[in-house]
Amino acid sequence: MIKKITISTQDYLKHIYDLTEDGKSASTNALAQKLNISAPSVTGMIQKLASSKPPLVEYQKHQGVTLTKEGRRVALEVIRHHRLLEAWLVQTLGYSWDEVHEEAERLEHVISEDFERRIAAAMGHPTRDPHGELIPTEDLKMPVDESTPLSSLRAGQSGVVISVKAADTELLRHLESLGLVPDAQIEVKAYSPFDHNLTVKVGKKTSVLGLNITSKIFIEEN
Amino acid sequence: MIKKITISTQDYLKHIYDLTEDGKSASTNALAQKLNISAPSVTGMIQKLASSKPPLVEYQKHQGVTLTKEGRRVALEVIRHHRLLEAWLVQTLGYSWDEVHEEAERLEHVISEDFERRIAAAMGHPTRDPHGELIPTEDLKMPVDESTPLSSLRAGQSGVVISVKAADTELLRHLESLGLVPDAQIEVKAYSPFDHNLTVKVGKKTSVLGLNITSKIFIEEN
DNA sequence: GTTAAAATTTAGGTATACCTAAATTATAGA
DNA sequence: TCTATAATTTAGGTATACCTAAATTTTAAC
Repeated sequence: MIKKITISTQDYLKHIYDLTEDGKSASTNALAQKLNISAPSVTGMIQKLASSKPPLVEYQKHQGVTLTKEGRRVALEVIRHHRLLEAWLVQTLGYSWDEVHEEAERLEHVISEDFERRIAAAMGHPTRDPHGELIPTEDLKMPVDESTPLSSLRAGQSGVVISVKAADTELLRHLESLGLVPDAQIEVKAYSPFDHNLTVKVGKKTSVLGLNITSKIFIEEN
Repeated sequence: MIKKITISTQDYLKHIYDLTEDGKSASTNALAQKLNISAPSVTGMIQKLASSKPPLVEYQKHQGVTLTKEGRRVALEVIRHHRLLEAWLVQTLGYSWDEVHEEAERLEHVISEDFERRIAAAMGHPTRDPHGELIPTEDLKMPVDESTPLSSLRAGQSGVVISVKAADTELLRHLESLGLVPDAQIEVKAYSPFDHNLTVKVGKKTSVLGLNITSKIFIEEN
């Protein structure tokens, strides 16, 4: 019996994808926090996802979850929807990059494949969303990302901002005001090993950024 | 306790609006058929809608339902979403008028007021959707419609097609092939009182149409 | 290697929105 | 007016996806 993939399921799979990008499994607690749902509820849901046919996640008690092939397929579908929608809200309806997340979050679950194809075509098949994040391809492969977190750079290194992994409106506005947007050229002036602060020059501005920010900005060195 | 308006509730209210446009109350069975839900389920749901705070429908056992002021407000909001979305899918993504219904049906429940405002503005605040149906205004008033069903015209009368009240893909394609789309000029050539067929000339084409079609096409006489 | 704390799961419940079968109420024809 | 049929409601259940409190397992510190 092939089951219907609910909106909840899509949300779980999307967040499990995020949490397992590093190759590790996603813990119940981390998932619960991301989804803003209690840990017991998450346990129950992942048990269901693991025993669905076909199974969408691999799960062993106390060991966290990873996606099965089928689970990953669904996750990438949702992520593709989300990122295409973000791009399209910005390009055609004048949303700013800090406003799109919430809207895309709701729309991603209800658009048809036809709709997906139409907006992708209308935008000329973009490869990145407004935050610079890679859009899974139509055949649901995630392109390889070569960028490294700004937090890994040190004084003297420079590069171009590829992506900003953040959804929070306030943070995104702040980053924009600092010029920290995709394609911005940056140069690291100093590193403080005590608090991991980086002094970064963007255009004419120089800012001192904490790890909470530098770990979310991804760079290609040059 | 002001409750959250669920997608189900929105669907009920929208269909109750449709069924009560004539001033009569909507019967449980008619609603059940429209919503494709069993009659007992509908009874249960309308009891809930009637006892919610504020009440969204007026309901008395065996007497059908009507919308309260608040219920009508919600219904018009959903209908505005639906019709704006249809217009916008046609205008900006190249959907044809027979493809938009299903997509709009899912999107109407999840778009924000911001999204609604943006697409309305992008289209120059249209007053009708691709089927010619009136779009409720931003302050949720339904404009008055002066059109009459084609089925009420008789030989010799002529007019312009204002709207087509149909969602079915097949029927819409058929009507388009006959030229029966909004703004088309038509002329009634003959009426058969036995089967209520109308012989109608549209452009160079002349078609004989049954009541099932003529009752869904709305005309302004000229 | 214990043990306290943290993480996770189990147990037991809730709300929403659907279902079928059975009972009731309304309605319309004889 | 009675009664058969149609419409509607009641009764009793299901699935999904959430919750809190309590129990269990893991982990990390000593």
